[in-house]
Amino acid sequence: MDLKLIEKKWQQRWEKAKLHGFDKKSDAPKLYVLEMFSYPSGAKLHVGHWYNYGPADSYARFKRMQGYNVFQPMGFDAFGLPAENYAIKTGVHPKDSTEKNIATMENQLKAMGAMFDWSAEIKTCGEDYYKWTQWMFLQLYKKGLSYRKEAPVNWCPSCQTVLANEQVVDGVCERCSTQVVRKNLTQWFFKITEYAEELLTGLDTLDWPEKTKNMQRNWIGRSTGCEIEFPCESGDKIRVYTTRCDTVFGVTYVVLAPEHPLARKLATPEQLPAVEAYIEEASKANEIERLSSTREKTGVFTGSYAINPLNGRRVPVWLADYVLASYGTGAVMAVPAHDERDYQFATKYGLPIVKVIEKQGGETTLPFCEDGIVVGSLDFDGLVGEEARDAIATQISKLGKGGKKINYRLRDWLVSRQRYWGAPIPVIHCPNCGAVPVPEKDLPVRLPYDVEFRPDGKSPLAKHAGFMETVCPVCGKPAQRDPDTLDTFVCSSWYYLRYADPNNEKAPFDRAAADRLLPVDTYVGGAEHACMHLLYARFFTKALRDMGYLDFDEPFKRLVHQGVILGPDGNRMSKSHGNIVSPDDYVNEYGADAFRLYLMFGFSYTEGGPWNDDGIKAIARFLDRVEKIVLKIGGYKAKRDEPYGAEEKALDYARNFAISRIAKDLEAFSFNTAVARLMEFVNALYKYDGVENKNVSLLKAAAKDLILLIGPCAPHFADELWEQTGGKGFVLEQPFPREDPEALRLDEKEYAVQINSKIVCKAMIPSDLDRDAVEAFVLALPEIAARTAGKAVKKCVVVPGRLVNLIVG
RNA sequence: GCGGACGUGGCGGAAUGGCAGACGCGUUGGACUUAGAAUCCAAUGGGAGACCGUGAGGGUUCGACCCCCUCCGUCCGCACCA
Repeated sequence: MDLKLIEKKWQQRWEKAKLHGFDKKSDAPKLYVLEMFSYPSGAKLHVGHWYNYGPADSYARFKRMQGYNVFQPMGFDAFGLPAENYAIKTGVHPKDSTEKNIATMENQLKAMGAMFDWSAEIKTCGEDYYKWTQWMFLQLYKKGLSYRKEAPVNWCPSCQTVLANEQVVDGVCERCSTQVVRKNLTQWFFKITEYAEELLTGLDTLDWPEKTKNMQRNWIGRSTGCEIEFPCESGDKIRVYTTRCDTVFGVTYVVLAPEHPLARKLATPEQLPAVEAYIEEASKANEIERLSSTREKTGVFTGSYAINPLNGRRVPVWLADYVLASYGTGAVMAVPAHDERDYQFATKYGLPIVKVIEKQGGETTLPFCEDGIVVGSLDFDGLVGEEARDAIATQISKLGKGGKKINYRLRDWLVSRQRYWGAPIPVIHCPNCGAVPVPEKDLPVRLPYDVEFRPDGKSPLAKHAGFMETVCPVCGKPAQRDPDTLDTFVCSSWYYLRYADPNNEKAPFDRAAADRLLPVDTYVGGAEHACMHLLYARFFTKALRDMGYLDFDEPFKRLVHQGVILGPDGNRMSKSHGNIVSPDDYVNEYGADAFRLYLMFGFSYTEGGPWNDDGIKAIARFLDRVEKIVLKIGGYKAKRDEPYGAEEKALDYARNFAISRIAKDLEAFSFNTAVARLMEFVNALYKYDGVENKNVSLLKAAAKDLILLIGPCAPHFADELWEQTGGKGFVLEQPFPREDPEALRLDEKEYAVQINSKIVCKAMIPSDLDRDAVEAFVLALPEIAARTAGKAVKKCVVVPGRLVNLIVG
């Protein structure tokens, strides 16, 4: 069979029959199966796309055959930096290159033979989509979840532009190799931190890989601690955050982040030059350098002192960049005896070290950072760990100097990008009224085409007068648009909702349409999105719920990550390794079905692994074998239900075993074992076909099941065989075979017989024997009788259907 | 540094605490062919053998690839979060 030829034919027939869409009229249970949409940066689908979409589509097809009304849409995450960088390099406009790439990829996706519902296709760079992305921004703004603040960004002084973290390579600009500095700019943020607690607890309800849930947990980083106020002699108050308030009597100095608002103010006149210099120096270090824990700590004394509210001790106030401005209060109490970092710093600068915790039942070596017995802390001496922290926190509250506090590492989401190829931020800056949201009726704020996007120091849109100049919606006076665009992760935070109602011109989606389809039942995509897209989408869902647009809490009930297909050399595929495997070459030679089947069979789905050419040849051979035996059986004329003896029973068993296992395996995304079960079934068919006096009816029924079982995995191939053997309609419309439990019941089963846990022999034992009868049966076996003669059987373990273990003294 | 995952034949990989290595690749032998390709059949963890084998070492158990502890290696995530 020429797979390439038949694939085209079946794709056309499927399309004509509108076989693949979600059936709005059906009352079958819905199942929303979603794969992460494609990013059209390259012109072609790569192996990773096939690996994500092919097997996931087989799952979707399987569920459809099981009777679900499956919705499986596809679209394009079409805004983003790569298209813009490509434009800067080649001069091809991002819109043009993106549209061209999308057209190519659409064709390739269709050639894959996946049952995508193309009627719901979306492209995030389309006006009809980004209009609603902007709408989302406005709703978040109304709800107080979108706000503007000054924040440090990576800034290249040579290119005069903000850089994304990925564009900073080893502290320098990837384009001009200039040292990148941090600079404060006013940017838009989404208040994802408002949902930190729910984003954390909601994870418990999700059927997601534990690893991914843990990554989100760590990313959110909840910690319980205590805030404590240290009054300064200047009258200022320094609030610190600590998780170890049980060590508060060991504080020997206080440290502020260089960006702390009091940093300059607390500097005494003679210390001011040094403080200024230090702040300047710290601003030059980039984030990655600065956060490196291996770097030697630096700092400067402000000249001021603060008072420890618990013991009245006067301690010096320092600045040091090992303290982060963006976490907690941006200030810490330093306890060198019980904190690794403070210890290093105190040792370097000769600051005192005061031990206030003793190791329980052992020698205390400093720094000692575990829980222990409190000492030198007045009334609190003798308390341990949590009870000490509770008591001290209570005391701090009583003094009115702070109290218990929960903090998260999660930061608000910075969504402004000084970039062209994205959704414009729908805000107008008015000299009189300030930042004014664009009225919803004026959406979309269109992204102009004729823009100079080559970097020359300004946000590309800022140079486009026609875009920038507008009037204030509030006072009507001349005003300027916000020149920034939204992070592309904003576009992808709600696309799964738009699929439910892709052509709605009045709203991002209709509530009823969303309720009909969502949440996504099974979401399949790469693990690299664990702490970005997958977190942002959850945030959007919760925010939209609280604004009354949705009534579910989580967008993706079940999540599966496919692994990564490596090059044949075991390295990640890349141009520099020269190990890129092009799907097209293989699809052209073997067909999409063979390619998909190899991706299912050759790897453990969630693991991935190195590509191997031999594997796909084996699959081509397997398909040939299937075709041969199915067509041969299809040609048998006689209708005969006889005989039905041991050989027939074996075939029937193999058939029903395959049905039962393949259903389980596909459900679990265990594609490699599902294909293995198909192969076993084919082997059984060949074996039975070799029998002389055949039960033709049984054989034909088995061959029919084989076509249906292979249908989800090799859809074109299965439809071709289905047609050639007289099947009506499409395989996808047939119910997935159901196993006959009777056929799986065997009269006798092979047991392994052990004596003292060592296998002695195997025995066929009737299935209807009870435990004692099995023991008696085994003891009567000649090999066993000989070895147990004259010995006492102390114990007999029977695992029904599998094994007997005799413990003999 | 912290956290997680993984480690099984020559290779990809299977195994609810119960016969380790399903299925496939590769290899070897055979059949069919003038010959080869293709196909089909058989064998294939190691060892001549008793036996030994799931990274190493311990433990729990009648029984451990699977559970527990220690160590080694690989990969991934986070990385001064007080």
